[in-house]
Amino acid sequence: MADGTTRSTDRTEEIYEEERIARLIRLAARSFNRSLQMRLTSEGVTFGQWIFLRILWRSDGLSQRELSERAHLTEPTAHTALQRMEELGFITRRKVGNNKRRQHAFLTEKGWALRDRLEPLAVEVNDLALDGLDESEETVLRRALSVIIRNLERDEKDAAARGLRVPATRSLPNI
Amino acid sequence: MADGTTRSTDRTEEIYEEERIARLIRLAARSFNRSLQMRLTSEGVTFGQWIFLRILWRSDGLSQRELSERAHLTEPTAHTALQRMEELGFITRRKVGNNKRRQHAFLTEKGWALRDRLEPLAVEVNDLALDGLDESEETVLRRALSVIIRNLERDEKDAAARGLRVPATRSLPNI
DNA sequence: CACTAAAAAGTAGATGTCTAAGTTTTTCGG
DNA sequence: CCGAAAAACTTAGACATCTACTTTTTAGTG
Repeated sequence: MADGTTRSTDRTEEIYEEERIARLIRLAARSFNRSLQMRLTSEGVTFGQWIFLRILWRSDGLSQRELSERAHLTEPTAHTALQRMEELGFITRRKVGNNKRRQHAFLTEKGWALRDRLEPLAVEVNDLALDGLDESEETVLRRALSVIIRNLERDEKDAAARGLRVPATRSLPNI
Repeated sequence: MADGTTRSTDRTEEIYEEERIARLIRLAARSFNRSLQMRLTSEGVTFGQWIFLRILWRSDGLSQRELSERAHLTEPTAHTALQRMEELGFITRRKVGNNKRRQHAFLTEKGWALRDRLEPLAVEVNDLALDGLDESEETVLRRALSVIIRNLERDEKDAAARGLRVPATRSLPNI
């Protein structure tokens, strides 16, 4: 690097300071996912299945569309995930009343039973994560995250109005 | 739901309180990614490419292994990403000195030039996100996130010692 | 009451990530 | 200094997600 093509990295360092919150949030999300996934896997449940189970434990019998919206996933993704969950015996899918379009998902006994085993895992991960933070810090953290989410969701909406769109996003890198 | 199979959701509500921080962090990470991705896409760069560019702007000439470690991605992922970046003319890859194993990545003029266009986008997203938070809240947020990351990384290490492993994790759901 | 538009589900194909296995080069103990 | 182990990269294959499109059903309106 001591040749003619040397570049200053000073400015980049500054930018890194600016970008630090986004990076910390991504790392924290990644850690949460990894710690929870380890535990879910040992119970034979994938992270995606956990997402839908969690919604169904609150609101059994939702339609596929409602489930995909609440999970922030697309309908094809929900479709294949729920299909798999039916194969595994966690749910049954059926149409309700005389509406022949909507496909509703209902927890089976097996699906309900998972709740007692899985929810403590999520509680455990949260408790672990928050160890060393006092109540006031936790309160600020919650508020700050809510503000950030609100700000950025407005940004996405504004950008959409200007014609910008979020790309395929296949998957979120583990950053 | 007014039949014999009615289930109480009271307990689930409690658990949701417990789980709230993880959920907020995932949503915040998702929003950050989406807002940045929108902007990167309009400049013809993917999120994955941004990750590697950001590292290279700091430390040009790293090996593929070093890059994959810093990006928290596997070597095959780094391999294909860097291959594509070479095709696009952002970098060149070559071996250095008399080590015939390591493949190093070097930014081209084009790769360096992207910095001026892309870094302001990240700064913009961060400023937008933090709008409405004062300095003390930002400080607490940083500290809290660092504590959470440290706690959970220790958890993962401890769990590994007990034989638990993080599963394939193909991709992080947009939760 | 028929016809079009909207809603919901499903299918097909692309992509980025991962694990597992293979190849080449380097390191190092006997 | 030779052969096994480790290091670094590469290839192959699996999978969850996405977009775009198709199909079926419902709703709305002249």
